Amino acid sequence: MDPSQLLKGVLDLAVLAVLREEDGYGYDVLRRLRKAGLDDVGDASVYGTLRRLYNAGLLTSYVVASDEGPNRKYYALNEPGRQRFRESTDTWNSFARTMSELVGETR
Amino acid sequence: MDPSQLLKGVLDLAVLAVLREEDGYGYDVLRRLRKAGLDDVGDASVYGTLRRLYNAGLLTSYVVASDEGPNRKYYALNEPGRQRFRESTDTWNSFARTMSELVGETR
DNA sequence: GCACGGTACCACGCAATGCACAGTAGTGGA
DNA sequence: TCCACTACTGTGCATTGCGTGGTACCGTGC
Repeated sequence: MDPSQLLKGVLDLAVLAVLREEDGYGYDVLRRLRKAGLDDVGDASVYGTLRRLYNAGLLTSYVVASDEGPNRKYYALNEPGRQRFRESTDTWNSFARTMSELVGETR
Repeated sequence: MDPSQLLKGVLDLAVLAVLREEDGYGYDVLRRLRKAGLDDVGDASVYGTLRRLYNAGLLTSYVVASDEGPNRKYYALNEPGRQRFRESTDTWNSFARTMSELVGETR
């Protein structure tokens, strides 16, 4: 099974999850996701997802200068974003439970 | 979150899971998946997935006449299919655990 | 000074896949 | 006769993750 397909529709949730605790910029979100275990996430996927969530009105954004490189575009969850996070988490948990039962959970 | 996107790459596993226990034909697999909790699976998705798995050499197929309607095309797991099921299950479990930790498991 | 690697972001186009929709066809009941 | 249910197929679309390449800034080592 190609792990990249598993991310479909879940990367949104993953990004919201890491932003939920602390604002972050693209490159940072990428690192945090990989550290969390999503080793194969592509950078373009993360930037794309951030833009998508921003355009959907779930994130706010502000630019901060850095002395270690180019400017950083920070993203932060707003209220709709937090709500979406809660909803998506519920959807995910329910879906994951269904799938685990289907394949026969052996935990 | 659109639940349909969650199925991406997982429908294969779900179909393998229901066929693992008993051979089935498309319409039947569809009903079994919906009964298992995947309420929104489209019929075309299931037929398409069955064809894809068959073309990938993971399923065998045979036709059986029915007295309640048209002929039924049964599918069955073969050895590669069973192996794929085991691999995909591992991938899924690992992925699901990672995601659950990310969103903060509240079980 | 300059090449190089790490940081940071973006645009373009592709590929996979679930789905809607339409079509074909058999069976049986109102 | 019409309709609902069963059963399968084909076409085309939308979403979305990713590969690739490009821009640009910074510090280090030569």
